[in-house]
Parts: sequence; structure tokens; C-alpha cells
Amino acid sequence: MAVSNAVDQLMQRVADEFESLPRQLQGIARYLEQHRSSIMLQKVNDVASGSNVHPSAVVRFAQRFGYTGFSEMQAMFRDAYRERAEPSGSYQHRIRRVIAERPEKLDETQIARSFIDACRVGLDELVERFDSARFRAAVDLLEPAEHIYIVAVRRSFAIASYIAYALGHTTKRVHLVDGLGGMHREQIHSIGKGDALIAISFPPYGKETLFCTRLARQRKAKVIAISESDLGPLAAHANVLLKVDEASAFAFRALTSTICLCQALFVALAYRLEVKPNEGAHTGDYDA
Amino acid sequence: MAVSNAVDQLMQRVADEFESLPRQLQGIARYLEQHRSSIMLQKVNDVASGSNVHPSAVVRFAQRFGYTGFSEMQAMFRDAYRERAEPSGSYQHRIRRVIAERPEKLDETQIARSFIDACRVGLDELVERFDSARFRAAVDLLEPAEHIYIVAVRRSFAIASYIAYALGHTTKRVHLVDGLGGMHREQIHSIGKGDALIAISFPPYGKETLFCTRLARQRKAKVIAISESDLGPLAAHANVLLKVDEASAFAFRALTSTICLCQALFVALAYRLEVKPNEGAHTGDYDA
DNA sequence: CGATAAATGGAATAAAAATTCCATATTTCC
DNA sequence: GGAAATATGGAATTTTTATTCCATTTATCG
Repeated sequence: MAVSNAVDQLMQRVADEFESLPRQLQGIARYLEQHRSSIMLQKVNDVASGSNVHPSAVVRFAQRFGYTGFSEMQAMFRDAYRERAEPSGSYQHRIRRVIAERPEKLDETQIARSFIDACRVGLDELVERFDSARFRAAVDLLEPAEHIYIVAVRRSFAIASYIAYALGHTTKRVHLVDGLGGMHREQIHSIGKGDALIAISFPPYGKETLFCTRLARQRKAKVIAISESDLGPLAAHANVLLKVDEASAFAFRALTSTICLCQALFVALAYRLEVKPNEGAHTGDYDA
Repeated sequence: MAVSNAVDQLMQRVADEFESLPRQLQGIARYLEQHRSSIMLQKVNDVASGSNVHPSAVVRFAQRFGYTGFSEMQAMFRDAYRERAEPSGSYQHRIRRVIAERPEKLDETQIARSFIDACRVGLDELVERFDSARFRAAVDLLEPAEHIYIVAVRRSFAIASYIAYALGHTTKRVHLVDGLGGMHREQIHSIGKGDALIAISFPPYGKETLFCTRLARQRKAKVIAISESDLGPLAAHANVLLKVDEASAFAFRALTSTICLCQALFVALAYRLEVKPNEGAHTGDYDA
């Protein structure tokens, strides 16, 4: 966790001066930041290749920040690593230490780590319990639908928001039932046979979400439900239910497994539809 | 995902054959075991000195275990470190290799598992690179603010949506800059000293988000930025920047690490404010 | 638009580091 | 105890890697 001061100091200075660096030196700066843990192992040519510059540019970069050359700057990364070469302990060891210590008042770092650890466990379980047949069935239901409706409320709305955004990369007609102006009913009213609804809800279930799934089913649309159990009220109205058992810590339930599963669902659908993604590609300044 | 790697295999063979090694090679064996985490950084002369042998003995040791020389054996230590230190990069490289090597159609299950695995790696990195000082600083900035503004667009909007929902559990005055009716500017216009802005954006950055962070800073509000790098445009206007390096698979970037970090941030704030959560508790049918 | 400064590409050179090969020492075996 | 095999020390050589220095290109400024 606590990284070496010298590397932090260098990276801070690099960040401070970034705007005023020539283009190539900016590229080297980005490369160093992305690969700071392995700079100590790389040849000047590796850094140059990775940054799309000539090795002499890497030497100039180092000299600009006060080192005699790449070797001296690299030695600093290497020394920093040596200082902390003792293993920091496995995940289990660290979590046991936190539990054993358990100070009466947790500080922010401990809270954050516990929360993140709980989320990691959640993802581990997501993999273990992954139901291939249901997942494939969900993709099968989404693929032929021209219109896809999405509904979720409050905590889960973030997921619905993302799915709507992601589906915007396809040519599906996407209807996000966001309840603007209290118009959940009006927004779902047009659903019908041949359409699909993605409904996301967890206990205590959102009335709006339940209403939408019931109506969708009545109208012979396909319902893909995302929830924590087959035993909840969503299951009865769903053609397929994808189960997510979200982790929780400090009484707050995570969303990581749900967003992960939904992103995977979208990626699988995109793959099926042969969508060519433009995320990560710089398309002017449209994405964020 | 942790595999018995080449280093473990070598060390096991060395252990098996230890008794039958000449005295000097035994000394090298001990040295390697004691310093396995830093062999990748050492010159053959360093290993020789540390083992009280001549460098040529180290070359002979390596050759005895099937390597052409010290360099080849050392490269194996180095590669093992790279797998651990940059799992995301290595994983992304691996998944690209899987895609490249399998021109046949991937099925949904493979896509889902790969995506989830990438997200797990992302969370592992979130823990490894967790910056306590920055995280605490973010909580310190949010705690005293009466008004908290949140801005993110498109893909990242899901995160903003969740934060707004979560903050609804506190008595903060929450302003979600959702751009309804094209009114980003109007929604942020009231921000001022003593307020806080949470801005979430990744390359390519949202103009709306950048505008809001600039204005917030001009108005002397505190800006908590969530982005992937100190070198991006958000950093210049942020009081504190929380870094998230999201995994991506099949050209789609995940959101799991970002949502996880933001949830941890909220939980830490809630703890600081001594908020008593009602999530997970059945309070009629309000939550979902 | 031209002069000047800065940035860049890259071959030549320098330095560092690994390996080879051989003389000598030590160990093993008959 | 001596011959043969193996181990060891180390200088010379080779290979690898970093740095220097300069020509060319690009950017900046008046």
C-alpha cells in the first residue's frame, strides 16, 4: 500500500509538469505511470518502444527530471522496490490481520479495504455460481428484440442507466423506464410481443419494477430479470432470471457483481450482434 | 488464478537435487531461495558475491538446471514477477491472445467468464494501488460540505446516479447534474465555496464534466475527481483525484472498480457522519 | 516568412554485464 | 597413490545495453 516516496515524488513532479512537456516526453510520462511497477525491469529500449519514441528521448526525459540518464532514474525505481521487497502478505493474511486488530473506530482505509475485499469475494462467487444456460438464454431473448425496455429504481437504477448507455452502441430501440415525471406506467405502456424487458431489482423490491415486469409479461414481451433469488417476486414474471448475490459490508450492499454481470451480458449480446465497439477509441470527445 | 509458476517449479527441483549438488552450487541454491523476490534485479556478479562464488559458478548452476546461462534463468524470475505485478496488462494481453488464437466464434459463457475475470483482476489492482491518503482526503472534503454536486456523463453516469442515490441516505443536499433538458450549466451554476463536487470521467473525457470541474474550482468549491490518471485534464481542477484503472475486455471497459471505489467512498463518509443505514433492512417496499 | 530554438531520429560510441574457455585445484575411484 | 573426473578461479571475449553527439525536422517568435 505505502509506495516508496522517491517514486511518488517523481510521479508527482511529472504530473505537475505534464502539460508543459513536449509530446514525446508526455508519452513517456504516461508509460511510466502505467508501468511503474515494472520500470525497474525494463531496458531503455523497452520503455522507448512502449512509449513510441526513440531511446534517446527516454534519456532526455530522465535528464529533464534531474537524473543523469535512464539508468539513474531506473535505479530509483529499483531501490524503491528493494525497500519493500518483503511480501506484503496474501489477501487472506491481510484480512485476518484487520479482523484480529479490529480497532473500535475504523478509519477510512480499513472501511475501504473491507468493502473492496467483500466485492472481490462477490465476484469470486459470481464466477463459481455462473449459470451458463440462463446467461445464454438471456442473450437469446435479447438478440431478436427490436425494442428493449429497461427498468430499475433507486440503488439499481445505476445499472439500468449503464445498460441503456451500452445498448446505445447497438441499433436496438432502447427505452429506459426512468420514471421521469412519475410516468413509469406511461413509459412501459407501449411494450408488446416481440419486445424485451430487462428488470433489475433486489429486496425490498421496487413496486415500479414489479409493475413493469407484470405488464410486460401480460403483453407477451420477454422478461430478463436480474435479482438475488429464484424465490423473489420477479421470478414469477421472468422468462429468465440471472442470479446475483451481492456482497455487503457495513450494512451497505455492493453493486459490483451486478454491474459486472450486466456488462458481461451486454458484451455477449454485442458479440452476438457483431457490434463493433468504439469505447476506448477516441471518437472526438463523445464518451466519458 | 494463481498458478504454480516456473519459479516454484525451479525451486522445487533445486530442493529435490540439493543434496547432490557440489558445495558452491548448494550455496547458490540457498541464495536463490532467500532472495527469490529480487533475483530479477541482480547482476550475475551480485548473485555470485552473495553466494561467495565466482560468477562462472552461477552460470554453471543455471546450466545445470536446463538454462543456457544466468540470463535465461533470471528472465524466468522476471517474467514471473511481471505476471504478478501487472496482472491487468498481462491478463489483457492474454485475453487478446485468446481472441487472436481462436478465430472461431466464442460462446456467451466464455465471454462472460473472461469479462468477470478481467473485473476480478481490476479489483485486485484496486486494492494493491489503494491510496489511503487520497481516499481520506476525499472523505475530509465531503464531510463538511452541505451541498454535494455530482457530475458524470454517458458510461460514467451510472456511477453518478448511484452516488446521488446513496447520498440520499444522508442529510446532505445532493445535486445530480444529469443534464436534463441540456441544462448542465444551469444545474452546476449554483455551486460555490463550501460545496463539494464529485466528478467522474475517463478518456475521452466528457466536456460537460470538464466544464463543471472548472467552474467548481473557480467558485472555490472542493473537487473530488475520479479518473484513471493524474495526467488527465481532471487532475488540474481537482483538490483530490482518486485513481481507478478499469479493466477492459472485448474492447469494453468495465465499471466494477469504479463503482466499488465510489461505494467504498460513500460507506466511509456515511461512517464518518454516523449514518445509520437502512439498506438490507426491510422498510416496507421502498428500496430496490 | 525567415531566423532561431527546441524537438526528434538515429548512428556511433561507451559502458556494463554475461559468457566462454582454459589453467589449476580438488574430489573420486580403482 | 595415482589417474581420471569434476569443481573452481578468472581473464579474455562477446553480447547487451545505455549514452553521446549530430543532422534533420518541427515549432515558435518577431
